Amino acid sequence: MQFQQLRAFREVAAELSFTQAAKNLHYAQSTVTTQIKNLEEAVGTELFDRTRRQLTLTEAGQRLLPHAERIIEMAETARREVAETARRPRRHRVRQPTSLL
Amino acid sequence: MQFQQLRAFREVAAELSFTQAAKNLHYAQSTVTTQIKNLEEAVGTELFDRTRRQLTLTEAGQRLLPHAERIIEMAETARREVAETARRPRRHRVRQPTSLL
DNA sequence: TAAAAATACTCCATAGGTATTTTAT
DNA sequence: ATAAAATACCTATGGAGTATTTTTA
Repeated sequence: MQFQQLRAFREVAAELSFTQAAKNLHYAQSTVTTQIKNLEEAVGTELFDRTRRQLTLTEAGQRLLPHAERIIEMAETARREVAETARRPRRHRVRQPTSLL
Repeated sequence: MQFQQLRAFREVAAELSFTQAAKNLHYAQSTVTTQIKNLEEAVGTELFDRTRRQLTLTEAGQRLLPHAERIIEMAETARREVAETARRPRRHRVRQPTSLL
């Protein structure tokens, strides 16, 4: 399971289209197909029902979606917070001299 | 940012040792070094202070740690839940015939 | 027949390994 | 001197692309 796969999954779930999701994410269509296939292998089950005219989420896919969204959000939050720390001016940590006695 | 990097980070933070973390995760030591380096590049700042005798977390590292732990947990939860769905016996969805009129 | 998804294949980036060097105490 | 981390280098996997085929309505 990878972040990129979850982002692809979220986009396909939102668009209900591999082709449109690929466009939105600036990927080739076949790349998104593969990303979803790999994610499905990682979680051990199919996430989309491709047998009907309109692509739909399977029950597993419906379960995964909110998790995927939260995970992606958390990763973004984490990166933002850490990056913020990096930008903050360093408080110089004054090294205390070890005892001279 | 990748799940594997976060898992490596969590382990190094717990052990305060690249070597021991590598052993626990069944990676080579140099692999963990690289994983952390790549993660540091992804978040834009150093996560460990390597200049002292004892490895320590930087402020950024301290901030990242709880996020990393939550993200890893959420990913595990998501996978478990989805896998559970897969195991559950299928309710056959009876296709309603489209109107004949 | 037309649109979308899957597949076949190619290429390249990079993750992970081994072996070695550097660093810090 | 020694333990740990960094580095150099190599290999193989797999991620992303293009082009094509298959599928479904």
